[in-house]
Amino acid sequence: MAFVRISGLSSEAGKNVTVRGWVTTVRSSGKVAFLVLRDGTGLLQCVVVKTAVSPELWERFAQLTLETSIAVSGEVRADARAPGGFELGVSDLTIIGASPLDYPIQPKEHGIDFLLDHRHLWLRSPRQRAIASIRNELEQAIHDFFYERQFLRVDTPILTAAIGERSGLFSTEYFDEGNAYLAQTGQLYGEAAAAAWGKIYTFGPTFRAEKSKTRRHLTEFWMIEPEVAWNDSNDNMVLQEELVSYLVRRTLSNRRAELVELERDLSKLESIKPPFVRLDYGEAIDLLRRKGSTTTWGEDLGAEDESLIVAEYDKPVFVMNYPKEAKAFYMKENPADPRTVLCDDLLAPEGYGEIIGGSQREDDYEKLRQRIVDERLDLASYEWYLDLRRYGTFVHAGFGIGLERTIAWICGLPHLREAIAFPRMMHRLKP
RNA sequence: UGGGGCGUAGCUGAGCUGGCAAAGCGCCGGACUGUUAAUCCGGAGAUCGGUGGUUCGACUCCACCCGCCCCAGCCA
Repeated sequence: MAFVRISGLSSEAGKNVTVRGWVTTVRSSGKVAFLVLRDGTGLLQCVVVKTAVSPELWERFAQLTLETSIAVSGEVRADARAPGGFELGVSDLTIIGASPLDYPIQPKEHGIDFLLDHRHLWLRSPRQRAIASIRNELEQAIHDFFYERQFLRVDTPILTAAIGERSGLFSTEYFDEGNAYLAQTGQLYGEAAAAAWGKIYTFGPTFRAEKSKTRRHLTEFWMIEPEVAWNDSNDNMVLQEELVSYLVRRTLSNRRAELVELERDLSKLESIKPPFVRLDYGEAIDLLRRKGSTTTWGEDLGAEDESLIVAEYDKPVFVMNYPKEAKAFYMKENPADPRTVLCDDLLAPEGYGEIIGGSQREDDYEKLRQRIVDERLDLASYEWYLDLRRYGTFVHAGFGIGLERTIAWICGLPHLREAIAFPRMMHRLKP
């Protein structure tokens, strides 16, 4: 008898098949009993009728515990009473791996600490399956988006010397070379690759040792960083809104069932289409002051400010051209207002905050060198980066999109920790 | 790192001004031939996060410690 995956059962109606999986729930009504089997591709209701099977099989069925792995054989039949419309009439059952009675996760409410301690088992729930499935769809969609536009994917190093962002670094000994640091960004390498190959993107993990304990932060998260030669800041934002719109559209069309499983309000996603709102930093400050914020020109925007801005619109909002002091050294000075740099943050709707940070890069050798000195960074570490301006400098721009933040927004998750299989946070290294 | 909160059965979670530690889920036993987190009846299961203190008496009040959650900053 052929082994079949649950997702493929609809074409097997009327046939005898064997399905392998894990016991998810068991219910008994005396002489008829039900079990729901999970195999990762779907859920299947299996029915055992006492008078139709041997006493041994009935007894074996009665012994089943949650999460026992089994093989069940029987006839597939359409039945409106079964979830999914199909069920299996059990004629045989083999226990593959027993599961003791203390399986910790039950079909009921649990606290978050308990669930995270049992993350390896929590992944078996329908909700986590739905999130993982949407994550997979988004990763594939990102690759497709860039592939169709002839971008080269570049894998940048995870072990680096100290370069990139200013915030907390994870370090480890590296032979005789002193300390190595886990990458916080692949951007600077991406710029080198853009000068070589024109249009590139990175897709990889990044690490921040910030002592952040919020629902918007992980210490290890995945980031996608396109870098495009000859794009200016405006081209950069157009690329961002095209990407984000594509990701939402594709999830809506390919993963609608999973969004429904997560009880996502689909109408909020349907309205995500270009163009997005563009607010100059100065305009954003004016808007905030009208709404009672005390943030003044020159300060970075706080989480509360972002929520105030986003509440005005039903699609993502670009906040552009921040004051130089609030942003990183590599961002290009704004010719129209040298107090500011040519950059943008993309704020997701519904309070999900910044999902993208992007900028046109400083392409003037002297200005870039001076910014490195002003920020008191180690100039020697950046000599190779300055070479990109020394040997044929070029207008270019790029951005970083946080994968988990994007997933959390599209799925409507309250916290980033569910957006990745094994989240790494300040107080969590296991499992 | 700062501010706020929480810690009671395997899980979730009541316990208010100190006086024999609720309940639901899960588990065990029983009933039930179509259940959807089945239902009904019965049962077992708790040194109340830890250490001290106050008190005739502490889950409850106080101090310290440990762990976690939320918010802020930093950022994606």
